[in-house]
Amino acid sequence: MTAVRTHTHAQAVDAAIDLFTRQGYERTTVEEIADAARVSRATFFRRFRSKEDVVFADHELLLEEVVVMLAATRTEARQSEESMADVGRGWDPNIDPYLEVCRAARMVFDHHVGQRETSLARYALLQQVPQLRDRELVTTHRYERAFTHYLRDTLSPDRSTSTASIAFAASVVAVHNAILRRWLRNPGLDLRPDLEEAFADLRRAAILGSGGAAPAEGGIAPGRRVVVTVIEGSPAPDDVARAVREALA
Amino acid sequence: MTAVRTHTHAQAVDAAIDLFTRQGYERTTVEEIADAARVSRATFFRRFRSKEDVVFADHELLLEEVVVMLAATRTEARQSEESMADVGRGWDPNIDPYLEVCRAARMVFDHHVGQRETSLARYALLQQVPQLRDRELVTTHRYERAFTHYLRDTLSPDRSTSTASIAFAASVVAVHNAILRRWLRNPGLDLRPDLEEAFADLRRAAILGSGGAAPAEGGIAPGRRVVVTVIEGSPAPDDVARAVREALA
DNA sequence: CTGCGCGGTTGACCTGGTGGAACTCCAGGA
DNA sequence: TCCTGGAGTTCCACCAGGTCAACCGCGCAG
Repeated sequence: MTAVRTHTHAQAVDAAIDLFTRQGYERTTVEEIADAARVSRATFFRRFRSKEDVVFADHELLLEEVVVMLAATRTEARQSEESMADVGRGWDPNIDPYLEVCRAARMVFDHHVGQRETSLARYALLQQVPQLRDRELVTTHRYERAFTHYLRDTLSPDRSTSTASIAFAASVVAVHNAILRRWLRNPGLDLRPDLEEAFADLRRAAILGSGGAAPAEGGIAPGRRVVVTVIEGSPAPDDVARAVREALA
Repeated sequence: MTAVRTHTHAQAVDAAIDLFTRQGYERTTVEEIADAARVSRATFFRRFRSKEDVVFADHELLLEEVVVMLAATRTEARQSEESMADVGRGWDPNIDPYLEVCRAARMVFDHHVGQRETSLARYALLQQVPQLRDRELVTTHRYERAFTHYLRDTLSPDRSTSTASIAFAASVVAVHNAILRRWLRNPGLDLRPDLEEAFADLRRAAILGSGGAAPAEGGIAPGRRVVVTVIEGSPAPDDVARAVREALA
């Protein structure tokens, strides 16, 4: 339904972003965009629900991809075990939902990095137009919703899983956005590693935080010592840190 | 500057929300609101920047309160230690920034619960009008920003503190919103305890996740034993949990 | 009294967005 | 071949949110 839409679509998008950045968002009327894209004003509004929409045209597509991708991991999991009991909740110990969410977020990141030109142009535009920044928040939030729902439906239905899902989804989105913005400000850097590291941190925190009865990455990675140490008294934080680090070494 | 604004302010807000809920947001013109509030259309726009603003009038105030409150903890901390070296970063081991953020969020929660009528009316309205839901996202995000910046500026400037700040702020806001919505759907319940518990979980995860060099609640509360234990091999998660819990007892 | 600022008011104006009527192009069917 | 119906497009008129500039009344200080 929302495919690449012939040529006129991309044409309008390019024309719009170009005009917006050159002469400002407010000072560009829809009529100008329509003219530049060789269509009438009415047709423009038929294609894009609003003037803002044209800026975030591909975001919708991306979100759809993400949703499909997450759904796919569930159906795959269901297929891998033939004739599963509960079809409703695709709970599968072989899949770490936290990891899947991170994968999805990484996909979004890669998409933006891949579309370097477009992304940078849009970023420059957003810097100038608060109204569009607000609009972006809304689309961003859709990812968060998708993640939260995915986690809620996929995670083992323990107590207080809800809070964990919400927090994790929000964290992933927020961290992703922060790192993406860093890249947009400095597109020379390769921030994939940073993203990976940050996501690893989040997953670690999520698993630790889930109160002991955690599924962990495959149930406490086998072959790994779990280490704990005792210190009496009221030591300085650094002392604790050192002790733990040494113990883990 | 944005004080209670005589009577006309509240008058307009009440009139607006009343009209919106009774006859729908779209079908209510600004002129009607202005008439109901006995002012001219232009005056309405002078008071509220937009038609949407009137719905979220007090949100702005709340946000301001939150910001002030957070800033206050920093200056208090600074005052408590006379003649501090670095005035720029109010780093104070007696204050747990994570806890302060939770306190701020709790304040927001309490405010809504306190304004039962208003909050419920607005919630009913938001249920009907997607446009307003989007707008609320934007205001919500401001809290997140405030929290993130507060954490960034207050936390000990270790490596990767940035990610932790961002994730924690996002988590707190998301969880707060979720629980608040639960209350709005069911205002008979007392969800304060749930909120507290959820926040405690988040703080625990944040501290554990921050990789050992954690400031903990008040820099390892004095008089508290810090307990750590060693377990060899590859124990089941429950064993670890039990061991730690016993050690802490 | 005069000048001044300030909040309120007024009316004109711009533009995003909607909806309807007409027109074109194309496919299929008698 | 002509009619018909539907999809895509265009044009036009209209609504309503939001801005602008000029103006008004009022209190207040010199």
